[in-house]
This record gives sequence, structure tokens and C-alpha cells, in this order.
Amino acid sequence: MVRTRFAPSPTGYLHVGGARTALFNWLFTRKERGKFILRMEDTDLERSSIEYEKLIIEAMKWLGLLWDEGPDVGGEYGPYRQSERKKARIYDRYAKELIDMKKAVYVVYDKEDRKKELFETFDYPEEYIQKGHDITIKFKMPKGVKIKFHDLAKGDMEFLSDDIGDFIIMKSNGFPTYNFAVVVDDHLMEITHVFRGDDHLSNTPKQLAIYESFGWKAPVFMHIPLILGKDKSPLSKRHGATSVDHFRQEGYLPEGLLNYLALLGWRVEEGKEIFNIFEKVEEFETSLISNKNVVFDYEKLEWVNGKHLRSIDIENLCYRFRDYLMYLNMNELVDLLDKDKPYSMEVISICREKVNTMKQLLDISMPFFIESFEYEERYIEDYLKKDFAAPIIERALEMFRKNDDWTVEGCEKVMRDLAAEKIASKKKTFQTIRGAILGKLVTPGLFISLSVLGKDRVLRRLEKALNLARSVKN
RNA sequence: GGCCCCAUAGGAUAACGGCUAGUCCACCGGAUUCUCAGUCCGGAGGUCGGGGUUCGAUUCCCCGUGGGGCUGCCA
Repeated sequence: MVRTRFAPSPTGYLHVGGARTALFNWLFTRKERGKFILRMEDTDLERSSIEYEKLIIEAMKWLGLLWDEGPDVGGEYGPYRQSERKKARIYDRYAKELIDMKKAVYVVYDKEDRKKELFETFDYPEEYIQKGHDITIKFKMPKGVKIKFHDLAKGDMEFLSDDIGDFIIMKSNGFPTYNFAVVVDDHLMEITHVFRGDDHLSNTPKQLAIYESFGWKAPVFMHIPLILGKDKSPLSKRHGATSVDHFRQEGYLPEGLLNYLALLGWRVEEGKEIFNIFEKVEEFETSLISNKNVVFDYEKLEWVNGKHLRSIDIENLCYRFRDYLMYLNMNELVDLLDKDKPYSMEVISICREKVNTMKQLLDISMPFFIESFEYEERYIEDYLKKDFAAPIIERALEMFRKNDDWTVEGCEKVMRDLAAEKIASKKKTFQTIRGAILGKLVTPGLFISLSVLGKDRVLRRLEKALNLARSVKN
């Protein structure tokens, strides 16, 4: 039975790099019908917090990368927080075992110069502890040994133990260090495959030395390339947004983000780069992942997201959009959306053709929902203030009042008739009306917008715009 | 400094050791058009450098160079 884990440290938001690591673990596990485990590596007391843990869990759920065992759902291999495992003295027990086997030692430090090592000993340094010295436990790396392993991404690896040296496994505060805790936990949790960032490749021989000392079987490793920024340095805030939360706020769909993250360094068939990750599980192969660091491309992410935004069914999109507004605490708008669902659906349906994210969808659809929308400065300057504005709007008002056919074709006919009167050029005429009814110069198609808005809204807005045109006219 | 990973256009990738090095995003031009987007057509742009092996190297080997990682009582 395949068992994998995603083991973030709750010291910040879920990073897209972490999300990608989680994605590959998840993908592999689902394909192999195994168990996917979430484990919190909160051994850094200074930086870890339960708030971050909640945010990471929330982000993972939003992405839909669900786990079978974890701190929130429990499981037979718990606890799933290293801080709790520390409390249960799990690491103490195994560290002691290493000392008994003479493969680790206690290190006693100077009381004043707390970095200075006084001596190493296999015996529990009771009296020094009483006197308040810092004590750590250090793993003694075997001398002159070759540590070999096969990495699914990098191939056969070989390190010399002498290049690595001894390293601390238990801190003076009683917490295990990363390299020790992962080994103990992965073993106890019976993890079979470890997919993690490239940055852990050089740590692997240390961990293998510990597995070896205990006589434990090590999991299969695959070190996946890191995500970099445009300047090829590791992706950080300097390059723009990096947290999954941020992309959620920006109106990305989880399937869009996941699609892009998978696409990053995953070779796909030509012409098939847009897909739903949940339908791609069976095709997943570790050999498909490239072993080269990748640069995060915000533009391609937006393009991928746009493809998803336009292809999911409209009811689903409405639901997601409503969810998004609630996430942003825009409850008034949610009420407006709910008030007339068929109308809302039509609006979203015509607006999504123009945008790539739900944030953009929000911007472009706003004036369809609220009456007190703003008029763009450019519209006022280039159209509303011009001589032709008031006559065009006035004439449109007359024609639309008499109009009974509010289908797209009906609205088109009125507009074409209006343009035929040549108060101004066709473009100016259309743009004047576009701005009058929606306040913007970029909107969905004019005829369909008129049709969707309907007679009441259109007349009301034309009247308002007419008054405005008269008052701002140069 | 030591050890390790990586290298095809600006980004992501494709090419049993063998065609004019293909595709997607971005970019430029054209068509469609009420704006924008989309769609369609077209264009520019690439094998990091140097040595080998070979009839032939993007592909295999070595050396450089560049980028990245580890070398923490961070993970």
C-alpha cells in the first residue's frame, strides 16, 4: 500500500511551490490508490503557529487536495503534529536508542558561551543539566562510508559520509531537528514515497544514515525541481504573489491554479495543456515531470485560468462567483445576485467571455448589478463632454422607449437605426451608449448588454446619463 | 571554500544519434468587429562556450561558464 505525505511547517501561508509538491504527492497517491497524509512539522517554536496551520489546511481544502490522515481528521498513525509527537516523547525514545547503540552522543555546552561545546558523552549528563548547561544530541556520522540511493528524478546518487559530518538531532529545548523528525515520523507512519523539493536532496544522505542506524527501510525519494522567479532566483514575494491564498483573492479557480502548477514542468501532449487535474490522475507518471527548475509565469497562469473560467458550466461558475464574493465579504453584492438568479446568470454568462479571473469578472459585471456605478474618466472626457453626447442619448431614449423587441436582434436594430441618423460616427454613437448604460468603454457586446439589462434598466440609465451629459458639457 | 543538482527562443516543453529543431504562453503584423476579448491566418525569436566519440551530436563523454541547493539547536 502506497503511503505519502505532505509535511509543511506552519510558519507561513501555503506557497505555490508547496502546493505543487502537495499536488504531486496527491496525484501519485490517488493513482496508486494509496493514502495521502498531512503532517505538520511545527518543531520550530519561534516561527510556527496554529493560525498558519489553519490557513494551510484551508488553502489545501480550497485546492481540493484532500488527505486521508492528518491533524484535523486523525488516523491510526497519529498524532500528526510533530509538537504533539514530541510531547509523547517519541523522538526522545528513538534518540536514546541511538545513544545506546553508540550512534549518537549527548553534547554539553558551556554555560556562558552557549555555542561552545564542552564535551560529548554517551552517559546522560545529569549533573550538567542540574547546573543549567545546554544539552543537545548529535548524530555521529559513520566514517568513510558511501551513501547511495536512487532518486526518481535525479537517478543514482552517491554521497561520501565524510563530506557530511555529525549533526544535531535533538535541540537543547527538547525538540527534534528536521532531519531527525522526518525519519522517525516517515518510518512510524509507514511512508513509502517521498516527493519533496529539490532543496532536500542534499539532506537525504543524512536521513539515510539514520534509517541505516535503526535498520529501517527507507522510502523511495523523488526530488522535484523548485519554482523560481523571473530572475531565476527562488520565487519570493519580490516576484509577486506566492501564496495560494493570494491567488484565491485574485479570483483564480482552484482547477486553473492546479492545472498551471501541473503544467509547470510536466510534459503534456501537444494541444492538451488545458485539463482538470482530477481527470488527469490516471495519466500521472513520475517520469513525466521534468527535472529542471522552472520559472513561474503569471501570464500563462492567467491564460490557463481564463480557459477554465470560460469552459466550466455557467451554473457552476455562478456558484463559484458567489462563493468568491462571500470570501471577499461582499455580502451586499451576493444579495443582489440572489435577488434575480436568471438575470445574474445571463450577466455572468456574457461577462466571462471577456475575462480571465473572477476579480476581472467582478469588475466587468459590477455595473450590471448596481445602479450607482461609476463612469470612467475616459468615457466622460472622450464622449460625455462632447457635443454629440446629449443628442445621441436623447434620441436613443426616444427610440428605446418605443421599442418592444428586447431580444439581441431587436436591440441591434435600434442601435443601427440610431447610428444611421449620423449624429456622430457609428463608433462614437455605440461608445456613447455603451458608456451611458454601463459606465465603461470595455464591456460585453453592446447589443447583448442592452438585451440583458432590459428596458427598465436601460431607460433609467440613459436618463441619468443624459442629465450628466448636459451638466458636464464643455 | 567543500559536496550536490540543472542547462533547447523571454517563459514552459518536443525531437530512436539522422528532414527546413515542433508545440503552448508572451511579443509583432493581418483578417473578423460596436469596445475589449476571442477566433482564424501570418511573422520574428532557440540548441550556453570549448573540446572529444561518431559518417553524422540538441541528444553520449570531459572541461569551463551560468543558475540553484545543502553545508543551522530553519524546515
